[in-house]
Amino acid sequence: MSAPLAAGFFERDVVDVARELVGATLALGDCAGRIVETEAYDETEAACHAHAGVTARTGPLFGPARHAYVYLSYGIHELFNVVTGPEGHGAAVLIRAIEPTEGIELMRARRPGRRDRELCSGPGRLTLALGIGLAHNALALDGTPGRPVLRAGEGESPQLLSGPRIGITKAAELPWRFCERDNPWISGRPPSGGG
DNA sequence: CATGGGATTGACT
DNA sequence: GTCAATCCCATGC
Repeated sequence: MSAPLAAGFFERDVVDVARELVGATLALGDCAGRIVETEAYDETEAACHAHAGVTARTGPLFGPARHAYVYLSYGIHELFNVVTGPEGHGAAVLIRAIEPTEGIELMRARRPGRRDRELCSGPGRLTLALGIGLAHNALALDGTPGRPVLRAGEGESPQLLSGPRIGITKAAELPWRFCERDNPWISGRPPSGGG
């Protein structure tokens, strides 16, 4: 098992981090998966929560890189992000889909009645499958047991597709969604643009 | 202080 | 395809 991705990996431009996180591993406890879809959010564009400045909700976005930002979407779904860039700059990568690699039986138990493809193909789905929740918000993702952790992928870098982010109305023109090409575990339809 | 809108999902027509 | 669930917070009066 490789070491957790270093804090320095995340202390860079959020778009670069989002692109390079495809193919990495996200794990919590006995469950893990290969990241196959991400999106970048930055305070300089209106779709990012950090665009409106520091609030009680968005505080973690402006904190240290490699910390978690977990928030409640539509009052129901808990969405998991990793904070990027220098402290004081609000930016994060949203993890939108993973391909289950470990603990799939526990994932099935957590999401009864779902097909395997529906376990982790969506930002609100993968948090349920892995057991990520608001309790993990603002925590450092440094490998501490009981917290989510990100590890480098193995082998060659995956081929990427990029396109507009999903489910937003502002700054919808930015091609900041990244998916692994030909991977069936992504959410929704694959984007049409190259990496 | 009242209102409206989400970085979504799943059930239903 | 359509739509409700449910809550934080930004916006406007």
